[in-house]
Amino acid sequence: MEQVATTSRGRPREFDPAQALAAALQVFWRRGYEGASISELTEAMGITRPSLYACFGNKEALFRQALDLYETEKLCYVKTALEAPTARGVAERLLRGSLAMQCSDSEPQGCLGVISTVAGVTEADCIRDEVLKRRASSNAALLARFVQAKEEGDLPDGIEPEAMSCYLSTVMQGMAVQASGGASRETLERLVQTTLAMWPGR
Amino acid sequence: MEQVATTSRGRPREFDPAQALAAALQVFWRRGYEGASISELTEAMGITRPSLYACFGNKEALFRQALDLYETEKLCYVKTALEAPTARGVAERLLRGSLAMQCSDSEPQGCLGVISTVAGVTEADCIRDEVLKRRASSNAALLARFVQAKEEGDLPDGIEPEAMSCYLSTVMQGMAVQASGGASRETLERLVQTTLAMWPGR
DNA sequence: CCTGTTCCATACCGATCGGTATATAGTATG
DNA sequence: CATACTATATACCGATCGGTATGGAACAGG
Repeated sequence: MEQVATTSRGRPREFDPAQALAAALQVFWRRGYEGASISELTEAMGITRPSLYACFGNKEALFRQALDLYETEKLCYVKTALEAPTARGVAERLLRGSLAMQCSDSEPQGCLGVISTVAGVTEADCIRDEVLKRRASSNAALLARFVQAKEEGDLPDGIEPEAMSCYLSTVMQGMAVQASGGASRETLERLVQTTLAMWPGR
Repeated sequence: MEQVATTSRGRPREFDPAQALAAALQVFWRRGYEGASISELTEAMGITRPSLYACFGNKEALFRQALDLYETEKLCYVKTALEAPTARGVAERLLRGSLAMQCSDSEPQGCLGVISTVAGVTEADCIRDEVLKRRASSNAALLARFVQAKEEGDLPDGIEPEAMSCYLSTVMQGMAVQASGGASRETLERLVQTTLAMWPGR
């Protein structure tokens, strides 16, 4: 339950929770929620099983904390992307951002969110719902940005913001599938270029 | 190992292998390879555990046979789609075909191939490789069709067949992710329209 | 009928799953 | 030092995993 000690009492822990959480994120990212076993997690985190449960609660709670870390550290490009001056700029930044993240040499390929939602989980559909909820809020932000773009005349007639945001999300999710399947960086770069080449206007 | 008896001898089996395999496909489709347990499979197939192993070999062999069935029964629209007269027609048939399949009320949502490749499998990366191999051959067929389209002047200058086939595959995989996440038929129909609206030419 | 063969039913195998009980080690306060 | 408290280490829990051994049931050919 991880209560914060006002003044430290008892034996101090020998590991850095933030560092351990980062290691857990890597495992979840590679294996998915169900594919990541507690044994693999503890080994990667460099801690023992009881330490994991004492510090992070249980597997599900650990995953949620890993999701938080993923959003704040790996999906931060989304926030800056939405600040681009044009709809096309938003799309370009989003596509290039996810490209950069999913092609990192030091990290797993693919998107944790996609990985966590496609497998038709058995016990853990609450995990799926959690990820879907976060995705929905992200989509809502993108939609709001495209509604603004529409008002600014930044999207052509006959193309609605809802359609555009859904389309762009879909392409990025498809990119994640490609990356999970081992697509090369060159392939994904070409994919970004193709998508941008089809983008209306400019 | 399922050796075909020249003349039937011994006790005849009490179930229809084709029907059982169809039931197994539904389970794999819903749960993914690792998520589908033998117990869930046998229950859905209406047979006992030893019957499954006697008739289909083991879980991996069963999955491959389910994959075969999936390709021949569920992905048959790909073949006819490639026969469309124009590149745009190919895209439209592919998109509408995958839309129809992934929105069926009687079957799981999403694409079995996508489901089987995104989760970073532990033991079963040979399963992943198998699916990736089949996907690659499908992509190759699409590419060949777009190379032909290019020769016929059916793709605009500056857009290569490789880029186009990869792009279209990506959109369809993204659609599968959306469907897995519970996207409505209306949402996916709008997505198809948007994609076609952005398609070059016409 | 008897024998051979194949299928079904039940129970079981070792391994691994997520999670925990227990005992010991290390720190702060008194 | 003694006490209170917390972290670590080890061993363990019941449940489930994929896969199988065993024994009886149902058919064929003789």
